[in-house]
Amino acid sequence: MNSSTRATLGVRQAQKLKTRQALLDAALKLLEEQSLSSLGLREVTRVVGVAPAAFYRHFRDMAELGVALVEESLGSLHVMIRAVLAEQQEAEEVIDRSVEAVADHVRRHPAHVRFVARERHGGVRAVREAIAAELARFGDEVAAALAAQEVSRGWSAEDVRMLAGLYVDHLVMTASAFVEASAEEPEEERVIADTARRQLRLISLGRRHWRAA
Amino acid sequence: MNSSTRATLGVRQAQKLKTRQALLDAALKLLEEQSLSSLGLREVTRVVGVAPAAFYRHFRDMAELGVALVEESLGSLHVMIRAVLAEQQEAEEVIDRSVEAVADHVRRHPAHVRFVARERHGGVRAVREAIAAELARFGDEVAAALAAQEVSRGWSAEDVRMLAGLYVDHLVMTASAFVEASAEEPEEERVIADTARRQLRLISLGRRHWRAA
DNA sequence: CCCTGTGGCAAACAGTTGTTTACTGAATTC
DNA sequence: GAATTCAGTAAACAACTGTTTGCCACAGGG
Repeated sequence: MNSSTRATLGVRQAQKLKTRQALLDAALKLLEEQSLSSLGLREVTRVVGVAPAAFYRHFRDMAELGVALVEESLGSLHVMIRAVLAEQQEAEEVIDRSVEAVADHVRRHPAHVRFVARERHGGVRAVREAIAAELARFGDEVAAALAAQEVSRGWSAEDVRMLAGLYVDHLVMTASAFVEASAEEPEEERVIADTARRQLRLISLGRRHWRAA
Repeated sequence: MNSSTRATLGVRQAQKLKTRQALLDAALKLLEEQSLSSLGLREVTRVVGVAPAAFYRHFRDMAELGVALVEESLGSLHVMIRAVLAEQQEAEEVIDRSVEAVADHVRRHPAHVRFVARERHGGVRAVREAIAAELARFGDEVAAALAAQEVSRGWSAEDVRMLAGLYVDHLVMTASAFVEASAEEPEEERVIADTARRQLRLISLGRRHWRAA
């Protein structure tokens, strides 16, 4: 289907990637209503329409598939974060843009967001660690961006990093709040966005007065 | 065994409560290494040393047991929060006391904390909703305490509520960070506490300058 | 063109699962 | 002291699980 992969990889590997992706997609869909540690290998292969044994051609077990899902899920988030961080604007405006970007991201990849929120503290250690490692990388990236701003003049590296952690945690919280409310009335979505904006405004206020009181 | 329950309830009901509690305890222990949606009924009864069918004398299914665990887990937290909120002191000191209280709570009830963190976004709807409802009650309680402080003069009820939400979210985050690190070296525990304190300090800073900029 | 590598298949494996049934024996009630 | 309530039992049920085995069809390199 994907002409670029077909051209560079040959029919053989392209087909393999295709069913691998089908497994990932099926798993992600099934994970909307359960957690990874209860997701069965047969359950996934059945949805894809493939023999159970075929699973082992792609993953050793469900934990390994989970780790692959982490990369897929947080990869797209990575792109979004970079876009927001790149902008250099008024604080008030960057907050609005950030919240809107998160809302948009959740609208576009609800299953990915739900997966990360669910498995971040979930029952599969390898997946938890993969998510933690990726979120730590996000934190470092945000910290670097924050450090480059003039507001951070005089801040220690540790303080910048703790602020970045606060932002990342808040982002995950907001995203998971969006994804758990999206099915219901749009009113709820607005109140979540509004709360998130006010919270970010308060944090940014505390940031500007750090070591000044 | 418990003389007070034995005295008021009779041997019959006391015994029933005892095995019910044994089921809850066994489930909580098993949930340290998996999530609720993968926890089997037989698995729990086997640990307790009771026939599988006996489970139904206490819970309709595992989801119902999960909801019971939510009440048990967040009940103890409730006590802790009240204790912290009751104190009227310097902002700096109340932060230190809060973080220490959270660390202490995690040391005393690690399985409960892990359970709440894990199932807050977990795969069982009824449990998710029970946790959300209980955390919302915490938020209201915190909001009421915040509103009573002089720093909140002039604040709208909505703003107080959003600050309370920020505090509750931060509390859950910190607690789950503690519980996931406690097994390793104590150094890590110290850095988590330190980060949490600085984050709270920044938030409290933003709070004092709210609507003043 | 043949040969090799390999993605996927069908079948069988031993275990495990949730749930129902009829039951027992002891605590409670009258 | 007899009658009743009911927490816990033992056994059986069909359905499902992860994993292994040998096999096939076929793309890709020589």
